[in-house]
Amino acid sequence: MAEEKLDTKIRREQLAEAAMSLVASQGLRGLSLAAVAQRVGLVPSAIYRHFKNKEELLRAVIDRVEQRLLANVALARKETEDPLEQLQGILMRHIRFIREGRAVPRIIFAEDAHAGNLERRQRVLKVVGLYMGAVGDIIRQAQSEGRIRSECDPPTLAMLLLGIIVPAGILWHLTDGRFDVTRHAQRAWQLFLAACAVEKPTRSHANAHSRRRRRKP
Amino acid sequence: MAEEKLDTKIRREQLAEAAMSLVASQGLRGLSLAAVAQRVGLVPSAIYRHFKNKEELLRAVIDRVEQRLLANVALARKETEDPLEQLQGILMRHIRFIREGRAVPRIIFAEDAHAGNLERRQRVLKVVGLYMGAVGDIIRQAQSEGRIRSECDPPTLAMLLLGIIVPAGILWHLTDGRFDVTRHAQRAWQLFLAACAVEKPTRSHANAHSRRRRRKP
DNA sequence: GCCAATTGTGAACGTATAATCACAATAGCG
DNA sequence: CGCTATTGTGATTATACGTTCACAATTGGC
Repeated sequence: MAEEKLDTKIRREQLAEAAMSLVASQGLRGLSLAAVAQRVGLVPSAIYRHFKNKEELLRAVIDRVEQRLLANVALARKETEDPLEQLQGILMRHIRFIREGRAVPRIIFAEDAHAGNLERRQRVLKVVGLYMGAVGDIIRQAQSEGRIRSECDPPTLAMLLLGIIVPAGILWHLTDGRFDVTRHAQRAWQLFLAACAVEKPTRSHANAHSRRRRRKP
Repeated sequence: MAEEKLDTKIRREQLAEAAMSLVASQGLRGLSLAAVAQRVGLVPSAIYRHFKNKEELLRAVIDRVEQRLLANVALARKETEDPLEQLQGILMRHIRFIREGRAVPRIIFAEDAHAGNLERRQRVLKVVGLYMGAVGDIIRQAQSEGRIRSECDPPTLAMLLLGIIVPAGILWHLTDGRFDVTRHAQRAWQLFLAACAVEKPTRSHANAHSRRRRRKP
């Protein structure tokens, strides 16, 4: 019963995946059903066998982005117990998404994602809220462990982390992948640490390279 | 001779201004000539008396954004000689743009600004480069004055500053202006200072309120 | 005040795209 | 195998948009 419409679901996922990929490369507004259909080797009208209309397809895309974002957080949390390393993991995973052209932020955090449709905007807002909330939780945990200065506002810090990702993705796209997002993320991460992390080991030099995998209380 | 086509230029500016405003609210892809024409009380086809086609209108919009961004920097530089205050001025001016719905970043730094047209993307890249370069210059100056730690990479810092602005603008739009961009910018600015500024006056509390207008060597 | 250039208008065209529908192919099931 | 429901197709419609064009209104200089 859970599998009886397996083919349908596979098609739905194929279409949603294709749509997400196209949105990632051309923006929400640039998405055409014809392009989506072509991606999976179908004719445009066939999409209506799996989605009521374009709006429902977009909803599926946003759902997909949501689960990918939250999976991102979950994975990073599983990888290490150090909240700072978790944050870094989230950052670097995002950067990898960008490099692979599957830039999630391009969908959710793109400016044009929201113009127009109100319901969609609220949906996007909810996803962003969930994500930022999850990041905020890690930050709070880091504060309780004395790793992040307690005066720092978690939501602000979460947005600052996002602020490393979003412009980097934009520049990456602008330069057709020539902008080195990885290097930027590493440098920005050092600045992020300098902004909020407790303890300053060297002070004069911020060569915190390979300080990973050291903490396990 | 310079004024003989004044009316034309006025119309051109009206149209470009209207287009910029519409792009700011609906994204580059969402811009329709009909909407632009309506804004200035014209009929769509009238636009072609002032612009060769839509692409040229978009170019005018980007030009406008460029001059606004650089004017932003120039004003901030004129206001004070303290490079840190200049950076803060740039940040806050951007935030004001966002609050006023004339969000420049929404145009230049929006993800969808570039999909498709190659020439436009290069143009946008150039504008971004100019802007970031100008910010980078200020940062370098701050470093030479010993206000910003010399190990900090100026371009990275410039992008971090941008990273305060862009996500804030996105959230502002997502929440229909309910997200308090000003408060966020102030908090994020404190974090920015913590990340790169030399000297830590209070350390425990970052209440750097109203520390403006004090330096004049 | 008249003429010519400029600017504005409405109709029209081509194209892209979302959506519908009747019909064909296919798959699952007895 | 044969039936039925599901899935895919091609034609079609409606709409929005960029663009062009012939013509009208307006404006500026003589």
